[in-house]
Amino acid sequence: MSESTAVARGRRTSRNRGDDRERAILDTAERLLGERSYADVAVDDLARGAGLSRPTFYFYFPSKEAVLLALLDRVVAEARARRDEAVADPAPDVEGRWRQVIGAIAQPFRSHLAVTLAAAEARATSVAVREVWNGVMERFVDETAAQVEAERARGAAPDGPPARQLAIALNWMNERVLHSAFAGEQPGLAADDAVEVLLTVWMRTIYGGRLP
Amino acid sequence: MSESTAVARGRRTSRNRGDDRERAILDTAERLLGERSYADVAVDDLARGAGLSRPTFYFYFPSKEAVLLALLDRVVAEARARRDEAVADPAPDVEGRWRQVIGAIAQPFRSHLAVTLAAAEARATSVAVREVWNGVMERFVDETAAQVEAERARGAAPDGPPARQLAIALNWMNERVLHSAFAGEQPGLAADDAVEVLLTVWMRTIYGGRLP
DNA sequence: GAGTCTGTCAACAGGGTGTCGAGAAACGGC
DNA sequence: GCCGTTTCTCGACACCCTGTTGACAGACTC
Repeated sequence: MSESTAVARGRRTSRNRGDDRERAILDTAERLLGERSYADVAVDDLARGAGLSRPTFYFYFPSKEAVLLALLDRVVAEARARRDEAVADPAPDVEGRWRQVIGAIAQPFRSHLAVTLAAAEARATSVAVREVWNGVMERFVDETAAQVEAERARGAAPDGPPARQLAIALNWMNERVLHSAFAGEQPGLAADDAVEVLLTVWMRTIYGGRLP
Repeated sequence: MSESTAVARGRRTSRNRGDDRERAILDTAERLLGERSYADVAVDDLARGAGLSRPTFYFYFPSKEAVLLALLDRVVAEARARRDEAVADPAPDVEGRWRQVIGAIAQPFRSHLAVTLAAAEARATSVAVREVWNGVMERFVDETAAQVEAERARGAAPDGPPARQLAIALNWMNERVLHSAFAGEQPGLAADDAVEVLLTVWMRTIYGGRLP
């Protein structure tokens, strides 16, 4: 639904103006979300910021929510790409491989903090945002569960509750802990400590055997 | 209009009428939050439901948020009480004790589902709700950290990351996993499975030693 | 140079919040 | 029993926000 832009030199401006406006709205949104909360950014702010009137905004996007979804899509795509990169170039040790995956997913959300926090906020009220978000989580859960099962199959990890159940708990933990760390909430971990602490919980949960 | 109050002759009625109205608003709120989301309940709905006009609502509560906070306080108080009960009457085995605590905290939030989900929704935009919520979490984190340190001191649990960091990760995990379970989100655990799965992660994280 | 897209926006309709000030109702003193 | 004070009630208002409508302007198309 993009990529076909940059149509060389000439006068094929027909779509350019519209694309520029669209990009201006997205840029304005990401900038304003860095300054205040999603709820405090009105459609009028996005329009004005992009040099448009409010009704004109609606020519480009059906709602403020749609702008956020567009921004979120980019971050999600990046997180998936980073994760795939990490998996494609695995560390030699088991712990290092899990660290790679957790860190790779966290990184894009951290570097697009404004979008991440806005999405978390909007998820509370927007069905569409929630669906996108849960879709992302679903995929990470699936992949985690498959990895855990593989580790069990090769005898590296002990049995226990269904791998999928552990994967659900661990992935939601990451989401919540990273959110509170990024948002600077209390109680919360320092953003720089978070991955290591999460990794400890993952390692002990996946590989820790029976208890005393 | 209805109820007619008919409080008979308890003479110190001075505050009764007001208290009744207040309770009617709280009851209406909890009922409506069982039917639709916090955002979809307007102040007018609360007022009408309690047999009042909208401006009169503001005589009793400064905002819709204040109503939610009042409801939330009750649930939080119950969770704290249940937790204290559980601690006061400990199971004989270690795992049983942790199960008691996790289950005791979860139970009131589950039985007041409407308030729990509304608070989670409102937390995204309301500073006051977030503060209450994080205050609750802070206390659970403190208590968890102290327990973990006690287990380490008596040699039952191995060393590792600071107890407080683990406590933060584990408590946020519980919050998020229980929320998704209660809300029926996907991916999510069945509400009846959640405590056992969480318990597994806690046990392995707290007592699981070094890894392969 | 007429027709048709792509943009553009003033004005409107509708729904929400919170406030103000004029009162009605209940009570307590006398 | 009447009277002032406190408690309670609500119509009307001021605001802010969303999303739509309809008239209209510029550019490219043939």
